[in-house]
Parts: sequence; C-alpha cells; structure tokens
Amino acid sequence: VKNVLIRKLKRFGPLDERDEILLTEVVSDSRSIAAREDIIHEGERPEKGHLIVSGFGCRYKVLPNGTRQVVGCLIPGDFIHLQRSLLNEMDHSIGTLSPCIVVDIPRDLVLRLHESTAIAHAFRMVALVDESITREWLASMGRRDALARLGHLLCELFTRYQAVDLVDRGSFEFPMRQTEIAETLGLSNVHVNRVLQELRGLQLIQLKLGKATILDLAQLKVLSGFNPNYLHLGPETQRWDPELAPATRSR
Amino acid sequence: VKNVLIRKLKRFGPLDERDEILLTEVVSDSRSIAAREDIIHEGERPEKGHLIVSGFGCRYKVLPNGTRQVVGCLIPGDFIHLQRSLLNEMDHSIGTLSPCIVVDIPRDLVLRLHESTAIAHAFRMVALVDESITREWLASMGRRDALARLGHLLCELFTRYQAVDLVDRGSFEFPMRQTEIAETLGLSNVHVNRVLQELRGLQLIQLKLGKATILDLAQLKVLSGFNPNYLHLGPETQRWDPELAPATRSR
DNA sequence: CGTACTATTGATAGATATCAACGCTGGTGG
DNA sequence: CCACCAGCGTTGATATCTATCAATAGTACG
Repeated sequence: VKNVLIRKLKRFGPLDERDEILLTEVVSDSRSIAAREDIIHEGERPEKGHLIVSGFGCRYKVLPNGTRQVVGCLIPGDFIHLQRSLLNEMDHSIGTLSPCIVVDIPRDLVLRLHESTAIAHAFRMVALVDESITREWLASMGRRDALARLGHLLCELFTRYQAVDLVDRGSFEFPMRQTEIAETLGLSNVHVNRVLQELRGLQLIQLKLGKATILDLAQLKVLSGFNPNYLHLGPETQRWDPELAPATRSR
Repeated sequence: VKNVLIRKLKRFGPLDERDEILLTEVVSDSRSIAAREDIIHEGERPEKGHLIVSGFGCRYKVLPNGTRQVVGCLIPGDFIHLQRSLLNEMDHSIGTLSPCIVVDIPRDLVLRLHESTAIAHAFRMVALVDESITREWLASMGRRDALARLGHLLCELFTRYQAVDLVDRGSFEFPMRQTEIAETLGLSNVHVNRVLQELRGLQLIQLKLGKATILDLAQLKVLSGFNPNYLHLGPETQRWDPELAPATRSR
C-alpha cells in the first residue's frame, strides 16, 4: 500500500522507484499528536519540515485584537514549510483539530528529497497550490456570503480529500467544531450554526461524528461557485459520481 | 544607482558582484504598460517571469458571481510567478493600476538566476513573504472591521514601499480608486468612501493625486493592529520617524 | 447523575450593502 | 474659450446580513 504522500506527489508527475523508496523512508518515523494541540507556534524558528500523515490540522493566526483566524486546512499528504528554508520565524501557528500522525523531516532529509528532480518539482507544485488555495480563500472571504463560503470550503475539502483518495462514499474527515468553522470563514459561531442548518435543510450535506458527507456535490458547487481549477489537480479529478452518495434522508 | 530589485533582494542576504551584474541584466530590457491593463490573464500558461520595475499592479480574481477580488498588490521590485515553474495555468490575473514598467524574464534567464545560491535563496524568501502577505490579508478579511482593514492595508503598503526605499516624506504611490480599494478589502465602494473619510478626519492619512500620505503611522498601526512581522523584513525596518511627516493640516 | 462542552434558539444591535441622486473634475469638441 | 460629457467621489435613505447576548437543549464522560 502506497502512502498518502506518494499518492499525492504522483499527481504532479511520475516518480521512479528511487523516489518512492525515499518517500517511504520519510514516512517511516512518525509520531502522534492529540487533537487541538500545536505542532508549531508562531514566533518559533522551525528546525524541521513536517508532513501530515493522518488527521486534520490547520494553520491559524491570532490577531492583536485577540480573535483567531484559521488560514489553512491541513489534510493527509500536506506539508508544513518544507520550502521555508528552515530559516525564518513562523508568522502563524499550526495546530491539530483531530488526533494526527505527523512526520518530522530533519533538515538533511529535506535536502536529500530536493535532490530528486521529480520530487523537487512536485514540492514546488505543492507550494504553489498552497498559495493558490490561500488566494481562493481570500476571494471567498471578500466576495462570497456565508452560505457560499461554507459550501465552498466543503467542496474544496471534498476535492482535496478525493485527490488523496480519502473520500468514502461522499464522506471525509471533518472534525471542526462550529466555532472553528467560524474562525475559518470569518463568521460568528452562531451564524455558522444557522448556515449549517440551511445547508442540511437543502439536503446538500450532513455532518456527524467528525465526518462530513456531501449529499449533492453538483448543487453545492453551483451554490458556492466552486471551480476546482485553483487546486491544480488536472482534469482527471472530479470523477466522483453523485449517484454513489448515500440516499438523502429526511433529517 | 542600484535598481529596486537589488535593493530588495539584499534584504535577504548579501549579493556578490556577479549577482548584481546578473540582476542588472535582468532589468535592462523593460517595457511600459498603461494603467489598468492586464499583464497576464487567468487561464494563460505563463511563458516568462515578470518583474515590476515601477508602477503599481495587482493580482485579482473574478468570481463566478461576477464580482472581482484583488488578492495582492504589486509594487516595484515584486516578482510575478518566478517560482511558478512556468508550467501551470494561471488561476488568477495580474493587471496594472498605474502605468508600469515591467521586465519580462525569459525562461533561460530565470534558470541562470536560480544558479546563484544567494539569488535563489532570496527568490525563495520573496515567495514565502508573498504567501505570508496573502495569509495576513485573509486574517484581515476575516477578523478586522472595515476601518482596521483599510488602515492595515495602508500600513502594509507604507512598510513595503519603505523596504524598497520608495517612501518620500510619508508618501508613496497609491493609484487605487475607491472601487478598487473596495475590491481589495471585500467592501462596497460606498463604504470605502466613508471609512476613508473617517481616516482622513482622524488626521491619519491623506490621499491625493495617486499618492497616499501617512500622517500618523503610530496611531494607524494601533488602530489597525498592524504588526510587520509577517513581512519578514527584519528588525532594521520601521525606522521611519513620524516626526518627519508633513504637518497635519485641517482638511 | 452531575459536569462541561458544544449546538441550538430567539431577540436585538450593528455593520455594511444597495439604491439613487448629486457634485466635481478633467477632457473634448464646437 | 466655453459647454458638454464621462468617470469618479460623495451623500442620504433604506435594506440585509451578520454579530452579539442570553438562554436552553444536547451530549459525552467520569
């Protein structure tokens, strides 16, 4: 069974056997972190790269006014500041939202990984996609209302999970509490609650036990104006068939 | 006279003579672009890198709902997708807001630049800072009100212009129209107008003839919760003395 | 069976958008 | 040289959306 990492990087080009061995080595030494703990804190000077093997994490900032803003979601296969040259101070923190398995990648291994042209290229692509996602979130914040914002987030996560083959019959891990969703979307927790209900009422989604289920992706996309181009996954994604979703049931 | 580019990259480490020669070569062949034209349009596959030598540009997205969101400002010394491997489709557009002088950097020159360790490093840093700025904007959108958002943008631009030595007695180029500011901050043009008046009334800023003047940076920072750490400019910036600002005058 | 979160609800307040004029200014053609 | 035009800025009135506040209801867990 290939690990998420290999699965993910393969999207950006073929990897030879040597690459795969190297990537397997990366994942060999992992550690567990409980839910809602920090992996790195703002102000730290990161010594190593990190990789999320399983679980759900986020990047976040705490503003001078004391509020918190989540600026990115981390799902299995996502890197944390591999590119970051391991040089500068973190300007944001990274924490877990569910129990995570994380790999620490020591500096020299990072360098060895970069020696493979294919891997280095894939890394660069990954970094570009991260950037691109942040820009899309920015657009979402600025120009989508609460309903579309929430729908858009769910479409994105669905698509990203799908890209690492972690969607099971329309469902994927989604451990965020409503307050955390609010901190992600720039809303209040109360409003998130209401918008969530609306989406449920429309039979578009279902949240339960730390998992989200998309009941009608096509409609959710329309409602939120979701266009996956910014994820740069190539045309071969989006092959999920809405018919395979669990039958909608009256709440 | 050293060009903006050299000035900017030097922040991230020393450059030797060879580097400077190379960077001078980059800037040797530039072209002018009128205000409010596109440099690259979404969907294009960029062939070259670009560098803004003078003028003011922006990255922007047009959402499915027809609205526009500016997701980044480009000032002299800023790169456009140098890292982008010149491979993938643009997921956003880039346009000018004032007349600009732009350098096109052909693929082979990009590669040559990357051969210098110092330059390659500086490029990586620049990319990280870009990312970081986008994240800060996201936090701003999510958790700052209109007044703070506007103030924060002005603080940031002031600081970035200062970093390339393009602030003159508290003033810097700022050609945005109110509608464009609105598209940047996720507000309506009408509201931007009112907030702008408030900031003027507080004697904090002054906009005139495509230039912005910060009358009281210290207060503007407090009001907007501005902390320049995310710009990664190092401690030696922020040495502008508020006392040097033009005397406040009644409207 | 309490305890402590988290989700939900209702009522109200506040911020920002929208709509519709109106004013200014700089450019253009007669 | 002046009248007109177009684009941007400004204003006021009103509509919406979203936040805030304060309870209440669920739920997991010891």
